[in-house]
Order: sequence, then structure tokens, then C-alpha cells
Amino acid sequence: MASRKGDAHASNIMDALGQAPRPLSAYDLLDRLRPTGVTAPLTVYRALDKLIAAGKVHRIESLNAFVACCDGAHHHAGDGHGPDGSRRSAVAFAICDRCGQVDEFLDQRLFARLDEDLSTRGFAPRASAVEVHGTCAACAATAPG
Amino acid sequence: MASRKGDAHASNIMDALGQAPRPLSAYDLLDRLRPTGVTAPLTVYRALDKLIAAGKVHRIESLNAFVACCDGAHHHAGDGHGPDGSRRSAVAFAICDRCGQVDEFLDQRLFARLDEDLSTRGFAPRASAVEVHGTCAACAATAPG
DNA sequence: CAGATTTTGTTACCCTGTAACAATAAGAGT
DNA sequence: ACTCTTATTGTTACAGGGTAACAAAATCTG
Repeated sequence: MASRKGDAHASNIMDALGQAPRPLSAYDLLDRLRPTGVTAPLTVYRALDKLIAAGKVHRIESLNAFVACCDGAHHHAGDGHGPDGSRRSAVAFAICDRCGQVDEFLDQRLFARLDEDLSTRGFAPRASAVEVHGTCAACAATAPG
Repeated sequence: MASRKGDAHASNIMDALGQAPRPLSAYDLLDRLRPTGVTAPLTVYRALDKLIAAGKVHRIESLNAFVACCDGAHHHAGDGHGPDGSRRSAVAFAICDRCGQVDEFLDQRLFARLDEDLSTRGFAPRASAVEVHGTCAACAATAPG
């Protein structure tokens, strides 16, 4: 399997996402990778696809942007409930519309409840996005209202 | 307030969304409104904004597309738990990746649990997106696996 | 090393969404 | 009715997000 350069891109993307205090768009990432010779969006998207598949990066659907996963270990739902025993990603995001910070959190009971709803409908989940927009504690303290 | 034409557009959009079996993108809608004289995307987006604010249309973030709300009445969360008593939209979507159909459903307990998580963090929610991709019951029956 | 396969790069393009500004239509006051 | 003000609607042009199609290069197999 050939994948030397792709790994380098992936590593650079992880660095960029790790340093940024907020989600980065694919084009933000492209700008940051440009010094390393990357010029095409597709290069970024391909690297992102692999990182997402590996669970190291999450896509924030409501922002068209990406964040580094805070902890690659336990972010899965299902506990074997799924029809194929698959363990899909089960994280939720609290997104502050003022400062842009994203708080990634896990709640097994939340996703257990969601899985109940879905199985009632005979719906087999593959991937889920739970994203809440609002105001984080720090921003609320700074400028209430 | 001047709003005769805008209302016509909104009505046409509701008709188009009501007839479509799947979510429609803003440009899908533009194509359907073209016979009525609409030529610019912005016209569609402005009408959609009003419909969304009125709770008659939902945006599916993970699809960049829109669906008619199945029932404009009771789709709110909070029950007064929110800091300002606001009742944000509280619906979840099960999106079939095979047939494209979107099943909108409500679960107060799900959102109560979500609100708990958020208040633990001091996060004040304003809008939420809960979208699950997978396979609906009908499609699973047609072609299992 | 030759050939098949996969990864990487390049080009060009489509889709989504909005900024900035012009034109038009509705209401208020005289 | 007329004018002034204000809000709505339309037009143009563009920024941002994402991918198809194909060329080039690297890797693995025999």
C-alpha cells in the first residue's frame, strides 16, 4: 500500500486542528498546508476522509468544518445493540456561536435513548450528528443576555 | 409591511416541499420556482429563512437541504428549563441513505437528557440539530445487509 | 524487471450561500 | 393625493465548499 505522503498530510492536518481553538474548514486547512506544497482542495478532503474514518477527526455538519477528536478511545454508541454490532461514533457537540469554541461530549444514555427511538422505527443507524448551537459558559459570563 | 410576493414564494416552496418525497436543496427549489418568475438563489433563501423562523420548514444540516415540517405544533424543547424560557425547535431526523426519505420525530425525554448535559456545562442552547443517517425499515426489507 | 493496482496530483467544474447595491412597493403624515 | 420614510424585492457578482475525471507516480506482485 502506498501512503507515505498521505500520512504526512494527515499529520499536518492533525497539528493544525490541534492548535486551532475553533473548527477549521477544509479551505482553512488548505491554507495552512500550502507551505508544505499542498495546492488542491482534494488533497485535503482525501486526508480528512481517512482521519474521520479513523475517528481522529470529526466533521461539524452545521459548520462545514472539522475538529480534532478530543479522545479517540471511547466515542462509540451501540454497545452491541446495533444489527451488525457496529459501534458508530456517538459524540455530541456544543457549539458556541459567540467564540466559536466547540465542546465535544459523550453521553451513553443520550445515545441509548436515541437508539431506542430508531429501533422502534426499524431504522438501522450508521452515523449520527448531534450538534447544539448556543452560548458557552465563558461567553455568557462575559456578556450575559 | 410589504410582503405580498414573498408570501407567494413561501407558499410555492411549501407546495414543492410537500410534494417531494425527499429533502430539496435550495437550488432544487429554485428550479421548481423558476416557472413562477424566480431567477435568483437569494429569493429562495430569503423565503426559506422566514419559513424556518416560522417553524414550517426544517433545514437538514448534513444534507444542505430542506423539508416541510410534518407538524408545526409541538416541536419544541425546554419546557421552561431554558434560562430564558425559550422553546427551541426539538426535532430529530432519521435519514435513509438509500431512498433519501427523512423521518422527523420528536422525543421529549431525549431532549430533556440533552438539556441536562448542556446545563451541566453551563451551555445555553439556542438551536439543535439531531440527524441520524442509516437505513430505513422499508429499504432494509428490500435489500438486507 | 514487467505488469497490475493503488495512491497522489492537476484541472476544471458544480453546488451552496451571501454581500452590495438598485429598484420597487407599502405605510405615515401633511 | 402627494411626498417622505422605511421595508421588501430583485440583480449582479462573487466567495466558499466539494467533487468528477483523468494524468502521473509510487507500490506491490510475480
